Amino acid sequence: MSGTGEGDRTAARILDAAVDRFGRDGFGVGIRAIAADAGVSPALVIHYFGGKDRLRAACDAHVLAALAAEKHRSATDGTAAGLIARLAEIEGFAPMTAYILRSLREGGDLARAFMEQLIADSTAYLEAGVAAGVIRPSRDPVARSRMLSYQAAGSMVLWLTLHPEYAEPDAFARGLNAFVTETMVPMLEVYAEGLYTNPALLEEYLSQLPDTSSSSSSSSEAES
Amino acid sequence: MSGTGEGDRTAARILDAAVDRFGRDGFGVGIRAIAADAGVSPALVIHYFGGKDRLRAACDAHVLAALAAEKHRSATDGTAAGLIARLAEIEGFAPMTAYILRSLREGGDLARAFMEQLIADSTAYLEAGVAAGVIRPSRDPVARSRMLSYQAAGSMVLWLTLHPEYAEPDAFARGLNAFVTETMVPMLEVYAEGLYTNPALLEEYLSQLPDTSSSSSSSSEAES
DNA sequence: GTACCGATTAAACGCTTGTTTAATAGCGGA
DNA sequence: TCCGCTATTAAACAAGCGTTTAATCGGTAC
Repeated sequence: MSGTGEGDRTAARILDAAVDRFGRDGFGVGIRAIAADAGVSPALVIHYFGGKDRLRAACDAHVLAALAAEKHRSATDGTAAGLIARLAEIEGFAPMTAYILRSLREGGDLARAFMEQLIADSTAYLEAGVAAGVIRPSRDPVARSRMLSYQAAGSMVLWLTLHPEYAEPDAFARGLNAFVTETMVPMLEVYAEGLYTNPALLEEYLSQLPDTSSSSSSSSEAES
Repeated sequence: MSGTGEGDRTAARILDAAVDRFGRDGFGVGIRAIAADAGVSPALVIHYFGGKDRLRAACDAHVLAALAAEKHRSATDGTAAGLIARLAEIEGFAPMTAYILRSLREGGDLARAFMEQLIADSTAYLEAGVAAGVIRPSRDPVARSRMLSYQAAGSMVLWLTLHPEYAEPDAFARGLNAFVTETMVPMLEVYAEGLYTNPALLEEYLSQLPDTSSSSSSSSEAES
């Protein structure tokens, strides 16, 4: 019968090595390096996964599945840095976290899927905050959570890109901690008190737009 | 005498081709592609610049010099998207803009220099806004402008990474326009009205920090 | 005239890349 | 015992990489 043979464990080891290497060195890394990490020959990598492109696709699927499984374990707090930091602290999740961050830098399907999920979580989190009375309601809640998600994830990725001393997956926890320490106070300040003294600036901008009634979430839905 | 010979114009053509190719395809692109774009042989590229690494360093210096020259022409508005969008619209600056964005994605010295400059501009701009009474004062103005610069640049870079249909330098203007259109309203909303209903959240966080008096800008100055 | 010099290139070198080919070893079933 | 299947690999392949070597032009100075 098709019982789990010896090769399945080897394939899993190759997949783990691929996620780790891709996350550390980017998707330009060679198959030979991945094979060496997994303790197998380069040919075996291709034998199991069919090629480099399909190996990356398998990594995408693997990380995405692990992400979905982790999501069931505990509710997210809706922020990108919070989610990433929590993932990085989970035993054995650091390589996957690095893989996600690498995908956000180089682009690809996993990055888009991750952002969509982050935006969805953030939307639900903010909505709950609005219902609880701690978050201000928005004229366009989805657009706001999109913007906040892009800002949170983008600033974190950019900060880590410019601070390569935190590149190793072991240093992620420290790097994210440093990033949060550096940005938390001004972020809370802006979110708690605003940035402009005159709220009328927003109204002015809105009044000069062509139409403000039916363009609620058209821009975010028209891009898929 | 050492008048500008024929080779200087050729070297400039190679440099322009390198900036364009690096910006379009990333720093992994081959020297042969750059040489073909410039209409010369690969060996001539190395003859003039000494190797791929030094060619990229020359590109960095070239873009940085052009950026400094452009800075003298008109004052910036202090925002990342505003600066990039204005650069992209200048005749012939689109390839350099792409080069900057590519550097922000892959890291390197130019990316760090660009962010430092952006933060400096943003700090001055916000300070002027505070003096004029339209921007709220901050407990740590530099940290706030750092955070806002990272959020603005990071969200833009991430958005463009996930929307590869705007990858060509010709499409930059449209892409940045789409990004601004998508994020401007919720951004103004948060900046004008805040995100939290209760400003005391910030005070609570500040009071639980070890010390809030002398840690003003230590984190941002300790990283150079 | 000829010796030199910068511009330029074709060709090759050594290396790495992703992938293929062919082979070896081990094991379960007929 | 032989067949077939899976796991696995060494070796080769073709292509691409950055770079080097050696050569060819076209001036310009002496």
